[in-house]
Parts: sequence; C-alpha cells; structure tokens
Amino acid sequence: MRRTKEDAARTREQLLDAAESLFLEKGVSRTSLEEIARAAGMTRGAIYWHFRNKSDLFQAMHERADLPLEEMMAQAGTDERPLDALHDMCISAMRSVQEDERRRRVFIIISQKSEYVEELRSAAERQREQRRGFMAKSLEVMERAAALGHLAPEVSPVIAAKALHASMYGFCMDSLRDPEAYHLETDIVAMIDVFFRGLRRDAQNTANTA
Amino acid sequence: MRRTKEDAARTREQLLDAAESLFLEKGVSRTSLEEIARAAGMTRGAIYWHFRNKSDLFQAMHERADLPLEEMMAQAGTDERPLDALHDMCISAMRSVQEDERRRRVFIIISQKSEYVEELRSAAERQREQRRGFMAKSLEVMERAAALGHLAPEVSPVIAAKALHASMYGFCMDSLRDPEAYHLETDIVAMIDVFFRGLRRDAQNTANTA
DNA sequence: TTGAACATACATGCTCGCATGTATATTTCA
DNA sequence: TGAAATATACATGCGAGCATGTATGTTCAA
Repeated sequence: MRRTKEDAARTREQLLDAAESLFLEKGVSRTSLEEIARAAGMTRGAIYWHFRNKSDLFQAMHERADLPLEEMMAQAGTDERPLDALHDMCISAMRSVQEDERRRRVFIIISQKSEYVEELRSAAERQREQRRGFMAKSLEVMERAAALGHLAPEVSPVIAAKALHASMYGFCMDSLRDPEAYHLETDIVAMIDVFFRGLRRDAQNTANTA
Repeated sequence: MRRTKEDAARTREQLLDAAESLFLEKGVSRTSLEEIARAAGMTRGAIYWHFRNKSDLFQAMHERADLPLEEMMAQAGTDERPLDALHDMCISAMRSVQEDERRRRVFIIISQKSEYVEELRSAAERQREQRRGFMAKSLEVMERAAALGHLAPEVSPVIAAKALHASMYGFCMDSLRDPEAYHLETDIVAMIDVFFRGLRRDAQNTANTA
C-alpha cells in the first residue's frame, strides 16, 4: 500500500485541505484529527506520519497561505514616491487576500476560528514577527516620505506606521467578516484612499487615484 | 450551606471572575468548568446552578463587560460639529477599553482566545449586531457632516463610516496585543487624529486637537 | 419545613498519542 | 539485472485521561 513520493505529497496536501475546511467550519479546537483524516479519505495514521501533532498541522496550513508582505514592502522602500508605492502595495495586498480563496480561508481561521494559547504559541509568535516586520518596513517608508516632504508635518512617521498597520488590519478583518459589503474596487480602494489622504501633506502630492 | 441572596450573587460574580481569568490564560475551549469552579472555590454544581452551560457562562461574562457604543454615538449625532464629536467619542471609547481592566481582558478573550463556531454562535451574532449598530449610527453622523460641508467631497459618507469602523477596530486590536507600544495620550489619540485628517474637508474645519 | 444554593457521584463519549502491523517503493549489491 | 534489504506510507487497535451533563444528596436561610 505504500505510495510513490508524488502520491505522498498529494496526500499531504489533501490532509491540509481537509484541515482547512474543517477548521473553518468547526473551529480548530473542535476539530479532531480523526475527522480531518476521514475527510481526506485517510486515517489518523497518515496525519501522524506527515505531521508531529495538531499544532504542527496547523502551522503547515498556515505557512501554505503565507502573504509575502515583507517583499512587497521592500519594493515600496526604494520608490521615489514612497506614499504612492505604499498605497498601491496596500491595494495589492488586499486584492491577494480577496482573490486567493485559500489565503482568505486561512485568514478567517487564524482570526476567528482559533485560540492563541499554549498549543498555538509558535503560530502566535510567527504572526507577531510578521507584524514587527511590517511595522519596521513601513516605518522606513514613512521616514523617507517625511524626508521628501510628502508626509503631513503634523503626522510623525511612527504614528503613520502604526496607523497604517491598524487600518489595514481592520480593513482586512471587516472585509472577511462581511465580504458582500466590501467590494475591492469600490470600497476597499476608497477606504485606503481616505487613509492616505490623512497622511499626505496636501492634495498636490496625491497621485492619480482614478 | 445555603447562602443568602447576596452570597449567591457574589458566588456568581466569582465564577465569572474565575472564568475570565482562565479564559484569558488558557483559551475558552481549553478551560474546563471544573477548573473554573475550583478557581472560584466552588464545584461544578455551582456553575450548573447559575448558568445553563459553558456558552451561557461565556455570554454572561461578555455582557458584563459591554461597551455602550450606541449611546456614545447617539450623542455625537446631534452635535453641531459632528466630526469633532465623533472624534472625541472615539477617544473616549479607546480610553474606556484601556482603563477598564475587565473590559480589556474580555476584549482580548473574544478576539484572541475564543473560536466563533456553533457553540458561541449567539455571541458572534451579538457582536455582529453591535457592528451593524455602530455602522448605522456613524453613517448618520457622516451624512450630517457631509451635509454641513465638513466632510471632504471626495469621501462618501458610506466609505467614511466603513473606514471609521475598520480603523477603530484595528487600533483596538493592535493596542490590546502590544499595550506598551500604544499609549493612549501619545499614540492612540494621534492615530485617531490622522484618520480624521483624512475625512475632513480642510484644516480649517479641524477643532483644537491639543 | 420547604426550597434555594450548592456538592457529589456517576455515566457517557471523545480525543490524543503511541505501539504495532503491513504492504509496497526504493535502494543496494552481487 | 534482479532479488534481498530496508525505508516509507500508511492502517488499526488500545489505553488513559478528561469534559460534559445529569441525577441525586445535603445544608441552611426564610
């Protein structure tokens, strides 16, 4: 009954798919490994072969839907119009969350269907690191924007960076909770525009936000 | 062993206190009723006397820390400077979350330590209603602000209301995750200022934000 | 003395982790 | 090259612990 390497890799993916569906539906803690295995057409033996335990499985599911924010940020860091680049990057990020089914589901799971306590400590720390990375990068961008005189003088780069993260997080959460009410092109983009309006020195510095 | 009514009421509060602590520490699903009872110096019998089950207990804990957003909003609705009133109301709300220990803990529990699935369905719906109420009220305020010409013409009231909720939610979540980095007077107020900068027609309409 | 406010006991059901079984790939070596 | 040796990819079974719910005591205030 032993499968080929490709079969095994496929099994692994199926287990992750099943976990994703069940976590989304019933929550992480209320989903048993038995259920996951059965949904994937396997038994628990398969899970214990591919993953050490439930936390490890969760972690793998999480990593499979990772959003490369750091890289997207890095690009904005060198642009001659930092705020415009950041603005576009935010839209891209929101788009990737809305359009990538898997990513959207995993985001819902980590934000609404799991409890961040001992068992998922490493996952929580991972998210913490991502936040720190985002903050650090966006702070760089804001400081460049300030140096170039694009940032409103009454807005400090640190506050701008913190506000950016909080707002983007909020946009993301609200749109996940009520997808119908947050259409990307009409709502999300407009909300991001409002936010950046608060950051810029004046209207002249605003790029074409058609 | 029968207590007086006051004793019983106190027992109930102690049970809720214990649940709060343990939910925060270990997550809702990983906390057993046995643990809660013992932490309160009781047994599970006491819990089943005061509450129907775990969900009911959770609900009670949640209601005990309710934030009267609706009422706070209603006040802003009649002000002659709607945006200023809303601005101040946001700061008040954030302050009450930061200063009320119980409210802060319960907010962390509902946002990070619980899974919104079947068992907590009613709690989730309750939060949903709160969001809707907040949205509706803030939309009214934004429409008045627009009618008075205080809102920037390129910002629609609907978008303003949606952005307000998302941003406030984000501020709240970030400050709960990393309280040290979000001091109310220096950081939170400044972030709220940035947001309202994006809403207003121009600087002249800004109140004294000393 | 009755019923409110608990305590205690028990039945039931689940889940995890591990240990072991087994059939098939894959490798190795003559 | 081909068959033995071994690693791989699971399936199955079992025990132990734990959580919930309920049923039934027990005690004391009113």
